[in-house]
Amino acid sequence: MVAEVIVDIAHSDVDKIFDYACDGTVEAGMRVVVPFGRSATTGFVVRLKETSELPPEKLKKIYRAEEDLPALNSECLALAEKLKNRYRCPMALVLRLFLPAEMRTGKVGAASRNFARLTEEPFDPPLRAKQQLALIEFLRDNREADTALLRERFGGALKALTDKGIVMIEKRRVFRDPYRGVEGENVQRVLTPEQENALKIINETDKTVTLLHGVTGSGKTEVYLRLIAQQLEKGNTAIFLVPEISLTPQMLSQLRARFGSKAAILHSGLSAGERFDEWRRLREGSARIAIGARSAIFAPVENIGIIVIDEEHDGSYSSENAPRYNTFDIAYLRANYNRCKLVLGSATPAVETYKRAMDGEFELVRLPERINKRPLPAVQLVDMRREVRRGNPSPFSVVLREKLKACLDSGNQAILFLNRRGYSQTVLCRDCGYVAKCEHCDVALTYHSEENCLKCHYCGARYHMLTGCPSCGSVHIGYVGTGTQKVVGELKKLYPAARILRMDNDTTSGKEGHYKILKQFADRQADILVGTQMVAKGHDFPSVTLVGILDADMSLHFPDYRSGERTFQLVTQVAGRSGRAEERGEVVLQTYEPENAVLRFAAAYDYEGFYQHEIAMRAGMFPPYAKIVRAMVVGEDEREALEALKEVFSKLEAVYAKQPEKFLFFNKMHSPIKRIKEKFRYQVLMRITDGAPLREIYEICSAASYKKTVVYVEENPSNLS
DNA sequence: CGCGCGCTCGGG
DNA sequence: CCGAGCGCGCGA
Repeated sequence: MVAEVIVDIAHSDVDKIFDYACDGTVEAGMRVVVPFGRSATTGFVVRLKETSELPPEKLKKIYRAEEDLPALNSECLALAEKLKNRYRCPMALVLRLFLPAEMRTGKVGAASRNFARLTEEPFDPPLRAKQQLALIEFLRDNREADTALLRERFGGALKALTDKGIVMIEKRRVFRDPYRGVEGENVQRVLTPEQENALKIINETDKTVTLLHGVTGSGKTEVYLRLIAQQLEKGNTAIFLVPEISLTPQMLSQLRARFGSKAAILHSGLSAGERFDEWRRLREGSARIAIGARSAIFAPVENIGIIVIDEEHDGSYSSENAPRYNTFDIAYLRANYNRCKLVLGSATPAVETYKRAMDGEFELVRLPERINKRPLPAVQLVDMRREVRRGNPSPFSVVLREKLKACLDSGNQAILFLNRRGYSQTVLCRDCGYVAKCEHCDVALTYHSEENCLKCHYCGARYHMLTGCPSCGSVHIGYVGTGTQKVVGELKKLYPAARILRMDNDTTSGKEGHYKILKQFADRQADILVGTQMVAKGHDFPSVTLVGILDADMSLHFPDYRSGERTFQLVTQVAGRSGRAEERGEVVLQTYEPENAVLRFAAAYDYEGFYQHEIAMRAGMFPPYAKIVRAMVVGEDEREALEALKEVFSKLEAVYAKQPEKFLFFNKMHSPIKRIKEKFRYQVLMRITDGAPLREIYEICSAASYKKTVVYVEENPSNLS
């Protein structure tokens, strides 16, 4: 037999099929070790065939298979082929998506542990040692037990008994279980008629994709879990995707209680070994639901019965590095391959998604009311311009201060949200306007009062605080912007008795960092939580009755076609944090632009109105009517990067010249941030319509990589920096 | 990607 | 004339 092998080296030079001789034990999808060049490499068998085009003496033999079970099933192989063509990147890079990273580095293998069990051996003479008798008793009750546990409980008794032959020890493979000891109560809620209806429609529609549009607290999750349970009963598998941030401990225990070991939960908190074992449980079929963030869409499950993407609008579903895939696209391919349903859920769907539902391409189901008809919190828009005119320069309006006081007095908790993006504290010279910038990144530095230093939020570099202006020598150095630190400082002055927690990128170091802060807040160790975006997402704080959004406009004026959409989503999400228990919540939305349509729609929870407004604004210019495509040229050597830009631009220009009507915009320029981490950034920016030669654009860019310059394509990038 | 080959340039 | 350096092409 001959195996077609893709070597696991992500480089376009070796991105081709190599033929190897193999025996009958090798299967398609297996990872194998092969001789390559003058050394050995791992590779993937993508296909088996009888004969090779090459003369037999050129064929070398596969050394061995890495695993007995092929890492990739036939669906994954077919999918990989499609993705490679779609994104024009090396096949090895695509294949890697399908396995946990630790599997490739070879650092993790199957784990095993020793178990002790009683033998039939009679004990003679009768035992008198108390510990040994207790151990025997324990094994009679439990049949077998982990030797580590026995040693801990019964000390040397274990060794004594094994020496006598009364106890035998057996080594067995085990799966590392990351959720050992996680117990949750399985709350099987009775479905509301609306939820029943949603289930029915999703099951009966002949459309592959259903958008489940339900307000916060309308019980979308219960619908997903029912859909998944239905498929499990039929013997099928399921994939359940959530934004990484939503995999909270509560969520994990709920899933665990509902599905037990049938669920494999993949998240960033797992150790390498745990992740590997969860993956293997899915591959072997002992786990049949894959739950996780973006990358879980590549889970090695077969016979998929349903795929769910929760918080469909979330930005984390687009990959930030090559291949820059979009999770929906992959999910759609897998749903079609498996002939199963794909459910997208959101309280604030992406405008593009909603349009496809309106156009009839997707089924649309609404859950317009919260469970037990609890009202959504009332949102009050506050005009900050009037506050300034009234002589109130603080970040808090009079209304917010009053409500905050009332909230604290009644013993409830409050959350203050502030949009850090593009509005953190920056240092500038009041005389000449000099702004402190990072040496490597060409972005303004952010002032951190705790360490009294300046930091770059793109590369993390630290700088001494300025004592004078490096440009004009003036000592009038001032700050602009409001950061979380400043807000906390002001709050302490206003409410000296209140306990305040701060949550942002600086206070949430480490993977578990933000859970710690959220837990503290949930345990009522603080009265006010001040934070950035990250306070917005999916956590239940029953005692929170007030949410303040300090600077609602900041994200509105971000130079991005999606800024309206983002703002609507953000306001809705943050507002959803208020009043989750008995008391009705309140939201204070501070803005310098209270007449802004997006804010008005958000304050009224009017998604439909927002959508109509937004889609009218985008007509003929932006997604979903046009696609924004950016070819990024990034390189350390400015001259080389410019060279690459020139080449890419002229080739793309030729494509543009052939069909100019397909392009709404076409130009080359500096990227808005000219340099990040010592690398110069240029771009060719395009807005294209349906039928534009996207394939060719990818082709040109992937072919144009120089020694030290990379060229890549982004579609509808979420961030144009 | 990692390697060896061969071409080129500079030193002696 | 010879050795170091780099660009190129190969690997089955």
